[in-house]
Amino acid sequence: MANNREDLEHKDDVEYLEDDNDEEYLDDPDNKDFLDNNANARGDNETTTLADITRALHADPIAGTVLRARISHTLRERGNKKARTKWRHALRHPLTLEYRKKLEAMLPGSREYKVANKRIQEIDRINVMGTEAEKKKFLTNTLKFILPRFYSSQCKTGKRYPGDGGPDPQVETDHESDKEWEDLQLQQQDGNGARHKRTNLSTKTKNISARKRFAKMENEQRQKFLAKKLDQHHHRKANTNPRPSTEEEKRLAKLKTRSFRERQSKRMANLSEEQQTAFKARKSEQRSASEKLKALRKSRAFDLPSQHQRAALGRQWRTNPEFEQFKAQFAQDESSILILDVEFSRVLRKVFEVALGRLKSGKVLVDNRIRHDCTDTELLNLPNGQAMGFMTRSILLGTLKNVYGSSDRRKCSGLRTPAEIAKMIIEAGVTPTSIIVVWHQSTMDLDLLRELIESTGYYNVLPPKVNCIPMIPQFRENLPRKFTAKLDILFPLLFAGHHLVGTNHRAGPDIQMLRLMTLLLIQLQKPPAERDLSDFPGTTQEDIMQAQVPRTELQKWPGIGFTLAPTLLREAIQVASWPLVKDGGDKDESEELIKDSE
DNA sequence: AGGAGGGCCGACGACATTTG
DNA sequence: CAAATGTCGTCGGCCCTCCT
Repeated sequence: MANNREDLEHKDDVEYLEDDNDEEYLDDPDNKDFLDNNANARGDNETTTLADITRALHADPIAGTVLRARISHTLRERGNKKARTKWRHALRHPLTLEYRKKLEAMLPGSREYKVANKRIQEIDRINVMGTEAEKKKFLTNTLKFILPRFYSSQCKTGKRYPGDGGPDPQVETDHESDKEWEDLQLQQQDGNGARHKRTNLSTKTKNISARKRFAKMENEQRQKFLAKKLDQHHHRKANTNPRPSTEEEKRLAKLKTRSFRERQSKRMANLSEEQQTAFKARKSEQRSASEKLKALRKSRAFDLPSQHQRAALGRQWRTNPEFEQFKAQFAQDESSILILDVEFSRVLRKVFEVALGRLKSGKVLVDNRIRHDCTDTELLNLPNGQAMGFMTRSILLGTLKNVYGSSDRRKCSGLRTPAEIAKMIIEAGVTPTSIIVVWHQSTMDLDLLRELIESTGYYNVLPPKVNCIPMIPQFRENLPRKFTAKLDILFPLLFAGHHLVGTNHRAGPDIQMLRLMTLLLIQLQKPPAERDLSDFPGTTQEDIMQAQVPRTELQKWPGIGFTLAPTLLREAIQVASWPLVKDGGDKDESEELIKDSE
C-alpha cells in the first residue's frame, strides 16, 4: 500500500482532482479491466471477499489513489464528527450546567466572575460560530482548554472550575483515540507490526485495551466502513457538479442562466425559419441521445439495490397498507378499478388529451383529444395574463405537437368537447366510488380532469382524491435508490421489445403501459415462487425469472449479476458507439448546441 | 454502581431532484 | 412550474461499553 503521511497531508488536492477522473474512469466500460482481470485470475468458484476487492482497487493507479483519498477524507470527517459529538456532550454535561449556575451566583465585580464569564462567553461563541478546529483544540489541548477540565489528572486534588471545592474527577479518560486510530491505519498500511513504545505503565495498559478495541473495530467497523465506501462509490453521481453554496455564487448562477436565455432568444430570433427548424431537430436528436445514454447509465444501477444488495426483480417487492387495500378491492370488484392518463399543462391548467380504461381487461372507455376552439396563441395565454417565457413556450408547443400532431389541431380525429367527455365518462359507469390509478407522483391528472368536467356543469362524476392511486411512489419504494421512475425508461426495461415501447406521452398508449406496470407490480409483490406471469410477454417473464442475486461481492461491484434484455443490450451497444456529449447540466449542453449550429 | 464517551436512530428542516 | 420525494446535516434521546 502506498499510503503515507504525505498523502494524508495533501488529501484535499488529491481528492478534488481525482473526483471527476474517477467518475469518467469507472463509467467507461473499457476501463474496468482491473476488476475483470482480477475476477478471471481468481476463478469463479472461489469466494471473493471485500478485502480482495479492496486490494484490487488499491492496486489500480487511478481508482487506488481515489479510494485512498476518500478513506483519508472519511477519517478526517470521522475526527471532526468525534469532536462535534464530544463538544455536544461536554456542553450538556452536568458540570457545565453547574458552572453556569455558579457564575450566576458569583459577585459580578469579582476577578473570579470576570474569568469565568469570559470563559462562558468564549464557549458560547465557539458553540455558535466556532470552527471544528477550535472545538477540537479546546477539547483536547490541555493548555488552552476552555471547557472545565473534567478529565485532567492534574486536577485530581485541585479545583475543577472556579468556585468549586467538590469531589475529585473520576477517571483520566483516553483522549487519544483519534491519534491511535490513525497510528493503527499507518501501521497496517506499512505492514509493520512495531508500535511506539511507551514507558508509562498506565498508558501501556491503555494501549493494550485500545488495541483490543481497534482489533474489534477492524473486523466490524472497517468492513462496514469499506462496504459503505464502495456503496457510495456507485451512488455518488449527484456530487460531481458542485452546487452554488454561497449567496454570491447562487446570484451569479442565476445571472448566468438569465443571460444565457436572453442570448438564446436573440440568436433564435435572428435565425431563418429553416435554420430554426434545423436547430430544433438537432437539439431534440442530441437530447434524446443524451437521455438514452443517461438512462443506460442509470439502468446499470438497476441490479444494485442500495442496502440489501439483491437483484431487484429476484426478490419480493415491498408493499404498504394503502396498496394492500387497493389490491383487496381489486380482487373483490375488478370493474371498479380504472386507469387514467391525462396530457395537460400545469401552467395553463388545460387538458389536451384524456384516456380512461379498465385495469383488468384493458378495455378503453375514453381515448380522445380535447377540442379547444381557439388559436394556439389564445390557447397558450397564461391564466394570470403574464407573458410566457421562451423555454416554457417551447415546451408547451412541443407538448401540443406531440398530442395533436404537426398539422392543424382542429382537423384532428377523435376530438371531443369537455361536455362530450363528461357524458362518455358517465355512460361508461364511472362512479365516485371508483378507484383511479395514475402514473404520477400526485393526483394532478384526476384534479385537472375534474376541473374540466365540472366546467361543463357535471358534478360528482369522478371519485375524490383519496380514490386516486399514484403509481410512481409504489414503484419507487422498490427501486434502487436514485433509479428513475420515468415511465419511458422503466417500461422498456421491464417490457423489453414490447410494441408499446417508445410510444410515450400519448394518453392511449400511456394507460396501456400503466396497466401492464400495475399488474406487474401486483405480481412482483408476491414471493417469487408464487408469481403468475402468464399474462406478460415472454421477454419480461424471462427477465424476471432470470434475475439472480449477485453471488459475489465482485459481481456486485461492477454491476454484473443482472442480465440485460437482448433488445436493450443492442441499444446499449448502439448508444455506446455514439460520440459522447460532454457531461454537464442541460445549460452547458444547449450552449454547445448553439455554438454547433453557427 | 454509576459516570463518561460515544454510537445509533428518529425527527426535523433546508435544500435539491424528479416527475407530469 | 408545482407537488412529492429524496438527501443531508444537526439535534436530542437512548443505550452500550469502559473505567474506577
